[in-house]
Amino acid sequence: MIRHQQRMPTIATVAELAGVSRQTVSNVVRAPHRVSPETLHRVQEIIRQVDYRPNRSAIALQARRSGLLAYRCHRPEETENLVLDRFLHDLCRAADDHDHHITLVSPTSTDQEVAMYSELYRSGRVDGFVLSGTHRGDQRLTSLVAEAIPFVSFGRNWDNPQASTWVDVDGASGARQATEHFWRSGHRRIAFLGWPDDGAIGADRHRGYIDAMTQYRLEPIGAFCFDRLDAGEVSAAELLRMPEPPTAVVCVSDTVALGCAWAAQKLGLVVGAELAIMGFDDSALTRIARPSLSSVRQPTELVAQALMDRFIGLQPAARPTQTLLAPSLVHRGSS
Amino acid sequence: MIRHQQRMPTIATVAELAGVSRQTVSNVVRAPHRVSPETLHRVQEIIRQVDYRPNRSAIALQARRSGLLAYRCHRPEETENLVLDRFLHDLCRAADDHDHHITLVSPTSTDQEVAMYSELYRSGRVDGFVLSGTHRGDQRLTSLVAEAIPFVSFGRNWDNPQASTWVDVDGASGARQATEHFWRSGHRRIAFLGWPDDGAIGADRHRGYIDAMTQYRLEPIGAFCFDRLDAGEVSAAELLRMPEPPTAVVCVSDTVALGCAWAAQKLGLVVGAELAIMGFDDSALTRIARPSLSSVRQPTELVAQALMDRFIGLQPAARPTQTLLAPSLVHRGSS
DNA sequence: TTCGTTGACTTGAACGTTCAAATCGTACAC
DNA sequence: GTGTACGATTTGAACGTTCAAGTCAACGAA
Repeated sequence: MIRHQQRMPTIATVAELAGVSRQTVSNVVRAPHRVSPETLHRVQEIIRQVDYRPNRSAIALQARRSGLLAYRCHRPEETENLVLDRFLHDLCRAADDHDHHITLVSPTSTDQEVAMYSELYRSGRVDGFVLSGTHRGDQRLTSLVAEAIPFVSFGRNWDNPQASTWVDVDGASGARQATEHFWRSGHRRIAFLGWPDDGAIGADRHRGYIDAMTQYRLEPIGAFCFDRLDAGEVSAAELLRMPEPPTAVVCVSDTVALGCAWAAQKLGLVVGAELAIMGFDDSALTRIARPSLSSVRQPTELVAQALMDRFIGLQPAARPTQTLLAPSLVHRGSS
Repeated sequence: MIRHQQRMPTIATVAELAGVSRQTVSNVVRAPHRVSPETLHRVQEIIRQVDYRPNRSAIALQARRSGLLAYRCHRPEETENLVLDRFLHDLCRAADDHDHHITLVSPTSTDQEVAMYSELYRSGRVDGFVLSGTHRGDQRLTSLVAEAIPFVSFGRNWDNPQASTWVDVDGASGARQATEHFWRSGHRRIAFLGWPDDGAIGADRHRGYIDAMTQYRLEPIGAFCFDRLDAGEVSAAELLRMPEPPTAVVCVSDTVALGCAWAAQKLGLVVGAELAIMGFDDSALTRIARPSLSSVRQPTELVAQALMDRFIGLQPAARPTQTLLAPSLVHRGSS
């Protein structure tokens, strides 16, 4: 194996050229106030000339911190990845803002994932982890907590909320906002097209819908299906063929919302005018539908920033923190 | 800032417990053949007991190699990201196989991107770069070559093919295969729905179609539009309303292919039976269309593996290598 | 004068690993 | 018996940084 990296200037190079000690150069870079003005200027000039950059590996070794967080690269087949795509991008930005970087892993199983995490952490390659897509019975959460490995998650710790630090989006709030919006637009037969109860994300969103309907003293109308276009289309068709069909549908995802739009069009309904539809996640799918779908948008940028803040602030002894962020409605043609 | 990482066992810990020197422990891990069987066994036992893992930062410092490659996290809005998603995943896997990791950056401009690359490389944070989505006049290629920074790219060096190491997919071959497939299925009026000539990817794919049509002595039929669903639909409608409309369409992307399918359906044509359509990239869009779209699939896994192989093999003095991989057809309902 | 304080800077050690050279038996050929 | 070659292991230095403790001169107060 060949060494690519040619010899770079080190702190010693700069020190010699400037006629000062290594420590003074270090101070110029990290604590300029400790250095006299003229020395400061002289050293900075040399640094500029030789284009010196502190070596990250050496810093990492000395500080016992790599400035790296690992994140699991989601499989391209997963349905949720359209939100996670955006999240990953925002996470990189947020990490950058904190002088950190995100490094990817792609384990083939949950067991391997947990083993990888332990390995990565114990070898000092990363300082900790960012998880996403947490679920009930998530092995990763329990393992990382048990091994006292630092991590934060986008998504609740469903089994034991207090046990770890997380940031999540309030799905109930999103569904409630959508329902309220329809109510204020004059709709009175508002349906919910959801996932079969998983006790987690889907149930959370459903609850927001139920809350709003209860508040307005309206009768809930629900249908439930898996997160696939065809399944959404079938379930939506059932809703729309009821004796008194809904005039608005709050959907648990953009996928089933698009299926719903197709079902409506097949039945000759004009989406937007005759049937209002609200998707969830504001994914690329919203722009595939015509008219384009309104959707509940998760503030992934805020989530990413909050996660990085929380991670930097993590302290071994302190109690974990939990954060819920509210989503917002993005209005398009379908509502 | 708090140190998360508790004190881990080091090579010195193991050495002391096993009653040998540090170097012997190092040899046990990296060159077991140099150690006598009984010592080997004793040291390995201790390593297992204390769960020792070599510290990556120390190794990186000593070896002047971080084992990290940087990759630009694509913006979620970009149209091409559906292929790149798959590629990123494959790249992680390939990196893993070579005991490397991928770390992400998300610059806001090309200038910043190039500056970041220089910074990351000179500070020893990464060993090099993987680029994707190269194009004519790509500033990144020229800069990295000029600064002698190691990198490989998924996508040709369009301006100066010999100047850098890359792996790309033979778009011409893909379009040719699609055209040949239609010809063998009995089609004689085969159209191409492409992008306005960009001198690069789109032109490459178009060339493959032209080659095949020339070989079969058929008259090329072409329409060109931007990579958007609505644009594809409009252009496809023009093709289909011709006096002697095509019976098969080779598309430059899944996006325009889906637009084409919509146009066909609006005109009452049964996609698959009355009009055959071939997309390009085998993205998630293919499964949104009904019937689902046949598509030319880029072998991203092979690309990723080839890129990692090439990167590991990069040598400062050696001449860069270029690799073209052939895509393959994925047959679904639309053909 | 003496002594403590302060500011600017230097020195030696440490972080955890590997490289290169040295040491020490032990076996083998002559 | 002597040289020597080899295998197993150890030692000291190096990678590039920062920390903790030091030096040294200048200054002000007692």
